[in-house]
Amino acid sequence: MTHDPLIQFRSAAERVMAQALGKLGVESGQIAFDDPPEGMGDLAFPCFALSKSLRRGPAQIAQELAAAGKTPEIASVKAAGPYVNFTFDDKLLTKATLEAVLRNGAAYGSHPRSGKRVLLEHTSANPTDRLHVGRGRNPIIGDTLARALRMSGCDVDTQYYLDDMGRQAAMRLMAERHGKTYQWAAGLVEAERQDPEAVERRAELDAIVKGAERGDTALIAELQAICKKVMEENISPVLRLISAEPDTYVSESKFVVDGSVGRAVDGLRASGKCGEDDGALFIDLAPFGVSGRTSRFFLTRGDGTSLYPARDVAYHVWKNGQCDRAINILGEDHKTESRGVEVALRALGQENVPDVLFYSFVSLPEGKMSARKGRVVYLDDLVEEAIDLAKEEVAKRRPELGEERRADIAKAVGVAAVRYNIVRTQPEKQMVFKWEEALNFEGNSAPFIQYAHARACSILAKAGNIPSNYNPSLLAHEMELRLVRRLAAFPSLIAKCARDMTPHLLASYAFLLASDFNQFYRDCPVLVAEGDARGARLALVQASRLALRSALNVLAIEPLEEM
RNA sequence: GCCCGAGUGGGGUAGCUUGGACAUCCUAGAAGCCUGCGGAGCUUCAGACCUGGGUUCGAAUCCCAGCUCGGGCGCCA
Repeated sequence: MTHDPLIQFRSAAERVMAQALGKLGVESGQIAFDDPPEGMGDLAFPCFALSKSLRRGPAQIAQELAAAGKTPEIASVKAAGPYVNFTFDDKLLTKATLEAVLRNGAAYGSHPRSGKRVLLEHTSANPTDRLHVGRGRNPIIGDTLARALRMSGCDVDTQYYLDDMGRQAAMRLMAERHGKTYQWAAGLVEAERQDPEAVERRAELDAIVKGAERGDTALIAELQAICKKVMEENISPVLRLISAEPDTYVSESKFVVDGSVGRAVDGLRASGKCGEDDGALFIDLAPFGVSGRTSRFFLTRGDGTSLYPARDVAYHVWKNGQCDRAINILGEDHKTESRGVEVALRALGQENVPDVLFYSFVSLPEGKMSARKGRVVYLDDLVEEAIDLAKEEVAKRRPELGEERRADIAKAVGVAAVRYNIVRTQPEKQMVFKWEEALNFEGNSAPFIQYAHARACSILAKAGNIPSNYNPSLLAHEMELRLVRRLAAFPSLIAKCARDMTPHLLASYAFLLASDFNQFYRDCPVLVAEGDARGARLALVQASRLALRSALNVLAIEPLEEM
C-alpha cells in the first residue's frame, strides 16, 4: 500500500492526458508535468514541444487538449495560454491526504521498507580537536540525509571513519607518551627547528607512523586507545548533543590489520593502471579531469608503506561488500581525493562508486576559520550559546514553568536552532557564520516550526476528543486547502531528498508547513467553529501536528508540545 | 598557471539536473493587524538573477569568455 496520497491524482492526470494526446494522434511517452504558479491548479502540461510536430500554436493545442475527459480525481482541466492545467478534486484530495496522515501518524512521509542497504559515511574528522562550525556542517547534513533515507524505505548504517593511522593520531600518541599536549607535538614537528629535541621527536613520529602502517599490532592498539580517548573527550559528546552520532565508528587501522589495504594495493598494481616513482605507487588522474602541478594520486611510499588513499580505497571496497549504495559527506577539500578513490575502485573492477555530497566551508566575517590563529567557533560552543539564549527566552515567556522543564525546552530549542540554521542552506553554498543569524529564533528558524507544532498540540489538548468521523468537504477555505496540499506533498518530498541528496529541502518544507498552519490558524477558528466544521478542522489540526512532528523528526528537531 | 565549485533585492536564500506563465521565502526598512484556539504570530508596501557574447519562438536555468569568492594541485590526511 502506498503512503503517498498524491500518486492516484497524478496517475489520473496522466491517464487523462494520454487519452487527449491520443486523440490528437500524438504518441505519449513519458508525460512531464510542471508545477503551475499558485492558484492555477495542481499540475501543468506545457504544449510548446508539440507545437512543431502539430504545426499549430501551443495555445491552440492547449485548447484542444483541455477538452479531454475527466476522472473523479480531476476536478478541472483548463487551457491557460500554452498550458493545460489540472486541478485535483478538493474533497477527494482532502480525504485521501487526511486518511494517509492519520493512518501513519508521526511516521507520515515514510515509505515501505525497500530492503535497499545504504551506508552513509559522515563527519570522519581526525581525532585531534573539537569540531568547529565549518566541519560541523558535516554531521548535520549527514545525519539529516540518513534520516530521510530511512524514511524513504532504506536500511541505513551511518559510519564515522576514524583515522587512527595518520600523522595527527601519531602526534597525539607521542604527546601522551611524553605527558605533553597535542600543541606541543605539533609545534615540534611542524616548525623547521633543527634542535636535537625536534629532530628526535620527528624521528619518533616517523617511527610511529610507519610502524603502524607496517601493521605493528601493539602500536596500533596504542593508537586506537588514544584516539578513542580523544573522541570521547572532544568529538562524540557534541555529536550526541545534536543527536547526530553515527551508528558505527570504523577504524582505519582495521584495514591494515586485516590485510585489505595490502590486497587493494596489490590489485591496483596488477590492474596496470598505476605508475611507479622510485617505488611509490600512484594512479595518474590526468585522464580523469584532474589537473594541476601534479595529478598523481599516490597510494604508497617508496618504502612500500601505505598512504591514506590506499586505506581509503580498501575501506570503500569493504563498504561495497555491505551495501547497495554508499554515500559520503565530504568537505570540498576532499574532491580530488574522492575522485582518486573512484578511479581506483573502477580499476579494481568495482562497479559501485560512492555518491558524494560535498559541502563548502563555513568562514567567519574576519576570514577563514583557523584554530591556530584563534579564529574559530567550535560547534559545542555555538550550541551552548544557543541553549543559553533559549533559556533567557523561555524564562521570559514561560515564567510559570519549573526550572527543570524550562531547561529541557531551552536545550531542545537551542540545539534545533543550530541544526536548522546549518541544514537549511544548500551544502555547496559557502556560508559566512554570523552569530545573530545562527541564533535567530524568528522567521525561517527551528523555533518558529516548533512553535507551530506546540500551538497545534495546545488546540488539540483543549479540544478533548477528536471525532473519528468528519466531513472532508467542509474543509473548503483557501487556507485549509493550501494546508492539505502541503501535507500531501510530504511523502514525495522525502523520496526526492533521499534520491537526490538534498537535505536542505526538508528544512524549507518544514518551514512552509508551519507557515501554512499559522495562516490556517489565523483564518479558521477551530475550537469555536460551528457544528461539523469543528470536527473537520480538528482532524486537519491533528494531521498538521503529525506531519509537523514527522518533518521535525527527520531534521532531528524535538517536536515540543509546549514551549 | 592548471582543474573543480559558487555568484539571485541592503544581508541571507529557493529555483538551475529536465529552458517556458507575474523569480521563492526569510531578515533588516516603511505602514498596519490583535476584547478569538499560545504574538517565537499575521497582512501590505518597497527592493535582486555578476558582466559580455552565443543557442532558442523563449535563458536565472544550456554553451563560450571574463571578473569575484571558496577549494584542490604533498611519497600529508
